[in-house]
Amino acid sequence: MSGDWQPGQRIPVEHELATEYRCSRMTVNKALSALAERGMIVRRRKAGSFVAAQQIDRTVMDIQDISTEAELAGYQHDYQMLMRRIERLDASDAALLREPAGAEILRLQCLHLVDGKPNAIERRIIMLDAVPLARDEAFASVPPAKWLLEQVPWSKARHIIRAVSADAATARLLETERGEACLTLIRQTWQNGGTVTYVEITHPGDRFQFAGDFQPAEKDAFDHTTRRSAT
Amino acid sequence: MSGDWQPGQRIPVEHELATEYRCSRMTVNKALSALAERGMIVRRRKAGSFVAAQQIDRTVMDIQDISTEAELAGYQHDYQMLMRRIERLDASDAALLREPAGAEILRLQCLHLVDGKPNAIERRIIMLDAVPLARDEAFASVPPAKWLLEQVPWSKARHIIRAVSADAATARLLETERGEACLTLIRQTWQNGGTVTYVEITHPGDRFQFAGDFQPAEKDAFDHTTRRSAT
DNA sequence: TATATCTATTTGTATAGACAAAAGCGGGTC
DNA sequence: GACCCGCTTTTGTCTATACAAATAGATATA
Repeated sequence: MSGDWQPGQRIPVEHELATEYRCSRMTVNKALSALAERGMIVRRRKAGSFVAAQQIDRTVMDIQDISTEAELAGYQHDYQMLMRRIERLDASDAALLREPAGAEILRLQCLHLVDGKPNAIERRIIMLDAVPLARDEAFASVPPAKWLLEQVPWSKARHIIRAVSADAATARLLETERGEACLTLIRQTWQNGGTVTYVEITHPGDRFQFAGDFQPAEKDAFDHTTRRSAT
Repeated sequence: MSGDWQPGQRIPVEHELATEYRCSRMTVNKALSALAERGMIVRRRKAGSFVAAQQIDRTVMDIQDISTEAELAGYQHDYQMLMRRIERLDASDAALLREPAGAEILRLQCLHLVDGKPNAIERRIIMLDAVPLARDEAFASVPPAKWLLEQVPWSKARHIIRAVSADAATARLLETERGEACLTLIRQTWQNGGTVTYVEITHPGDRFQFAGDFQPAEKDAFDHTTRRSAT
């Protein structure tokens, strides 16, 4: 516990730390790289390593496919295809996805049931350019998430979690009240810079939540107490 | 692209991969360790490395302190202390926190304003055993999250994100409608196995969301296409 | 059969050395 | 001033080697 590190403060160079702690530079490098990956320090060649300015609380959330999740919890998962339509991307969706309007898409809507009870509505857009095989796929037995997973690897994903009030259609499908608080997970996945799919999954708020853990894992590298945000 | 990996399938041992790809075992080890850290494979000494069973979509969410978040976005942050009371942990909260009932706690409730508008209600429990200094702190100028951060390092955190409908009191404070969908972030932090603090932060759903990114970063180690869940 | 012990395999981690890549810095030129 | 060039520092990464730690599987023992 040799004290706190102020944001922006420079950390001694690897070589110095190595001699100070009687270990090889590789070992120091590994430790500092781990800290950098966690966002606690920032490293720049020639400039050096610095305590990160915004000390952020990085939480790892395990966000799963509904069917997998149900399976793991030992529940039965089922789903119904409510809509399946080939369209062209309209202006508003194009802006949302940041893809050119007019691109051919497959628009899906389906209802997921866990243990026989409605658990989520999935509204999905699949870019047919990126996944041409989807054009002829009915998704009769395999849910779209699973099917896509087997067809297309993705290289980047972005998630957004929102609270929304159930509109009339959503409430009816999820067998809940209109205006009920729902948790919507929005996920967009990319491959080679192009969108593969965009999906909004809406869960009834009283039957769903997201959980995530964080532990530093690094064994207090170099005996310093590192600061963290948001307690 | 030598094909997919089936969950549970065994990966050749480091030594074999090293000779196959003409690199040192250290390099292989680093690559596989990175995959293991991402949860894509599971490694066990003597047994070997295996493709992870539940292929989970790990998303890193940066969950920040409200005041920090507002600052970063260039907004003005303010807050009002609504309640500050020393109590003893009752049975229901004890069960929630998994701490023994009767422990002395400081219960806080405050309202956060961003750019003058109500943005969140913070309901917090601070364990006075873990943070004795909190007993005499009025939190007049420094918000509890920031103050705690400076006082107590934590070693483990758990987050839960839920959608809830605003009750009458919440709606009034957040200047929104009763029943409005809200996003609640629950965070519990520990130090040495004991709870430091437990907090519920409720945001109006129309003014808040959580976002998280994921990219594999590993440059497709060993030319295999790894599977990932939930597209 | 159940249990303890040994052994070989596999991962985990540390080390010293080497070179590559990025980038800050200064000096020179215009 | 701006711009270019090369020097040097610092991080990034790989290699070969070595040993430690865990443990699956085989063997011995009760």
